[in-house]
Amino acid sequence: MSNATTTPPPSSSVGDYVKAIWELGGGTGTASTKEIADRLSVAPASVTNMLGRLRERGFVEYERYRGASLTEEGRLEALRLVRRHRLIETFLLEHLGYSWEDVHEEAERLEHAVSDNFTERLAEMLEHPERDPHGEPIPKVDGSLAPDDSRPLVDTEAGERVLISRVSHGVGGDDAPILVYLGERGLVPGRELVVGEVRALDGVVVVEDEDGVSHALGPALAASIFVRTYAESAQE
Amino acid sequence: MSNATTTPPPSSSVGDYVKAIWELGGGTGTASTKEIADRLSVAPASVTNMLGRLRERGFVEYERYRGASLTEEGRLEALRLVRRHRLIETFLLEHLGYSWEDVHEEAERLEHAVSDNFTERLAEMLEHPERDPHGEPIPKVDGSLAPDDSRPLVDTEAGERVLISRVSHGVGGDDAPILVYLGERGLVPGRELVVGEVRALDGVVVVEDEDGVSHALGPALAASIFVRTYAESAQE
DNA sequence: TCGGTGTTTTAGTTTTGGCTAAAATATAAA
DNA sequence: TTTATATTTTAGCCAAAACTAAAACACCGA
Repeated sequence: MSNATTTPPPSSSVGDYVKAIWELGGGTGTASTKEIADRLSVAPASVTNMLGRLRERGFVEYERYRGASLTEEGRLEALRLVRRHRLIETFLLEHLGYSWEDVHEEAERLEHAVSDNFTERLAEMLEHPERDPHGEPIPKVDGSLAPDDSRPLVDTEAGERVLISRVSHGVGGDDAPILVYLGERGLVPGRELVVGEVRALDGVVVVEDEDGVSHALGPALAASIFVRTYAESAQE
Repeated sequence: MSNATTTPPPSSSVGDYVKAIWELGGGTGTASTKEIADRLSVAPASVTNMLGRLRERGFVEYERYRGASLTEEGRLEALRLVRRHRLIETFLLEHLGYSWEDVHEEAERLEHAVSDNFTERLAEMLEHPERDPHGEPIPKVDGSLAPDDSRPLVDTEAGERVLISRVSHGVGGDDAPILVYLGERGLVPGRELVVGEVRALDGVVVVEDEDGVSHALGPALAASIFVRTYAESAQE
């Protein structure tokens, strides 16, 4: 009806797999059976099975023992889901008052239920955001995705002035606590930081925020924060 | 997690059946296999099958050839779905600019995907509406439902001053065109009417709206409009 | 090159919720 | 009361997507 494609709507499972493969880098490279199985909390045998199906449907290129990569069609399908997911997350956080730790799970279910029509109306209501609250770029309708110009905090040097670009929510894994911790301290996308010290020894990074507050971040935290060099650039 | 019940969430099919039975009057009376099959566009044999399952789960009382009725648990499950459905419809119409004809289908899919948490946050955002845009009462969290004090337009008499209470969207059937027609003419819940003529002969009802415009409504239209006697009552 | 370890596939089941065709039952009409 | 029609159930089947257990394969280190 309001579906962009004419073909029957892929089942939610298909979408989960395609998205997982994309997130694992299968858009450009290749994703292994085990990686996919782990990501989806599913037995490896189930993945093998599904990859066969996805190949039939033209979503992946796949030869046994060889790993899977997305076809152009699969890539677009994945990006369609990612667009939905990120728009829904934005809505949940900004309009329904969801907390960071609840948002992902809810969006994961909703992204399979909403129509393209819903998605685009939502985008309009949100005034076509370019990034979600995590700072992740939101794919456009045509499947284009803003290039990622960020690097992990550990790759910065003392004295650098940077902007938090995104906070990874290491999908699949349950690192909601990290998001909560960072959120409570205002270490969220858009925040400006000055790097104080990057200690190779124990992976601790010390930063100072806009309010002059200093934060010592251990390896796990520092790896979750992605920044880009500060410039009067387009953050929209 | 945020589910009110501790039991595993019923699959979307279970919900569809329970809701269908409720809408067919199985909350108080009984719903037949065929009625349910027609409503859900499913083969009668499938219904028989599912009714067995629903009985196991404690949602319905059912004996073969005898029709099905909801248990208290089933009734609450149905009302939970109905609450979701009507809140979602309200959101789609008021906030996403959906049209009357699109709203039902989208809500039908979404109501199975959203959590109780989502539902209640949405209710809050909508300021806890008591009725949806069709004028249907929205069940409260505890499963209570405002009594229906309305009657079909055909049961009125000439000269009566009435308020449109709700516009039935005869579920399952595709009478979206009726909703569109009425919507375009402002014949929506909350509108005040004066009954001009109720012609038993051909089922036509003539009414005059607040702007003095007269409408001649055939049987199908007149049966879709439910009204209540006008009084300075609580329409919230 | 040969093992061994870990990954992947195959084979065979399970569950859920559909389907059709045929048999059984109920209901209404004669 | 008997018969015709409509409804409901039974029986057997299918597809999707998951599972386990066992076999096949890949790759790394010696």
